Amino acid sequence: MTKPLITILDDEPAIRTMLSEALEDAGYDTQCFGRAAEFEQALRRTTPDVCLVDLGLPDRDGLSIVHRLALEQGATVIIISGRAQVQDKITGLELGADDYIIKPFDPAEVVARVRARLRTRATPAPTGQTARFNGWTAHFDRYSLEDESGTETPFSHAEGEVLRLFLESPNRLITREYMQDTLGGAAGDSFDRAMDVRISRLRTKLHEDPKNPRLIKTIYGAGYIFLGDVTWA
Amino acid sequence: MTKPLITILDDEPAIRTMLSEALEDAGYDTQCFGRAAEFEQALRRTTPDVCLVDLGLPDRDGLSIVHRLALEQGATVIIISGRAQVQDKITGLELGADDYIIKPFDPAEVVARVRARLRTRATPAPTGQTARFNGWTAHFDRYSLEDESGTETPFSHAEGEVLRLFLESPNRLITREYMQDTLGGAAGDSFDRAMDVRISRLRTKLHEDPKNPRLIKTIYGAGYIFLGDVTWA
DNA sequence: GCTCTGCTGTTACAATTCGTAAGGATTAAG
DNA sequence: CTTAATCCTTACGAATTGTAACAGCAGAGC
Repeated sequence: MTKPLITILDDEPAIRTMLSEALEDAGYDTQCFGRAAEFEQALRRTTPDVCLVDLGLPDRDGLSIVHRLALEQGATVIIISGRAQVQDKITGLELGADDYIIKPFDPAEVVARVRARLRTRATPAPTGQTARFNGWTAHFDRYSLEDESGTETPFSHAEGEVLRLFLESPNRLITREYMQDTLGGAAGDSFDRAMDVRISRLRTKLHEDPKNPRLIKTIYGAGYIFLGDVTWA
Repeated sequence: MTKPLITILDDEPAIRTMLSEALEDAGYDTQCFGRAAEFEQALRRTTPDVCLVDLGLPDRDGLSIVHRLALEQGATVIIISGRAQVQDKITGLELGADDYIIKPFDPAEVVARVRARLRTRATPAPTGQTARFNGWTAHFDRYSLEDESGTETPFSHAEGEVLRLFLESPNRLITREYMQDTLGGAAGDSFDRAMDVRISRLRTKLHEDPKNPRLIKTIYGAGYIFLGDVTWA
């Protein structure tokens, strides 16, 4: 159980230190950035649990960062801004931000709002044994995959591990590295291929068109994305 | 697909109607209550998607309701309160509330915050990551570009990065330097060419006439401009 | 024990992606 | 018009990924 990671993007050093101190006192790890370029560079490596983003940046429009972060990468974003107009808040929230805090702020309130966001993220414990998605029903208790018409195809344990991983984080990039960490298996050339094969076999059971997969998308050089509307039961 | 249900608990009728009108205009179903007793009665039958709770109730302490709702029933709660002290906000959020809005408020902001809560709830939604522009529709969730006639052409990750950059800032000069910063890749002669190739490939997928590009204009010595009427959905 | 069956990893080869190099086309400057 | 810089496009190759075929392995059943 590692500490949650909170990233801070603000051009004023005083605000950065104030926030990072308050958050670290509350038991979180923090990472600070003063410019958008560095921030985006770091995002390629790790995905923070919550991002605090200031809108008034010198080198880039903050809203485009929010948009990319929130919608493309599925990150949790809290905007911190000096603009207090209602319209500013609304556009920020519509672009995908999860909260909007106005400067000047009390660090304690920021901590409380960060905690509120982390809480909702931790809850979706998909404890169920069946998941419905795009006409399919996966029964993890009996290792079988149910068609729209009701016919069931069994899947193996290894296939189930991958499928579960996808269904627990749909519509989000899952890197190969993450898969290997989670599913065990040493990183290396040979296990990489094993993962490919697992996914290939899963794809055929899901009746995927090899030329145009609809559910399991490959992101060249990165990993996979499972696209679906998943409901656990 | 049913509408999300928002419940409102406030003792002032004027506020109830203001909120419910705004939320219903936004496409949600609403249920209003003036006293905590009725509210808890209703909760036995249905579980609302988001609860708006006023703290200043005549018949019960609002915080105990929030606590029960949020932690025991796992509901999504937004506090609406006249108390603006930071300490009030913090205790409200720590008790399990997902947001805290201060009176007086703008109904539009409440709607935006409700929407933000609905978005993060449950399945991270099949991210309706689409942009429409000049007859085309770009589906960033499934990496495909839809024609006017409805036929879809897939695009790769690298192509998508460039296309997204354009669609986020249409009708504005985008310098090569900015592209390099955002899309990563070392500055230098070789990466310049790589960017050229990316754009070239993107242009062919957009059926651009090489002699007379309509969407992606190149600005000699500076960068590119994407001309289009972009609508994100 | 033996055989059969199905699961799983490995290997080999085909297909895709994407950067690089090279040559031609275009643009700006004088 | 000439020249140099910039850009477009094609072709090629390295890296990455898909999939079929094969082999090892465990468990069921006899």
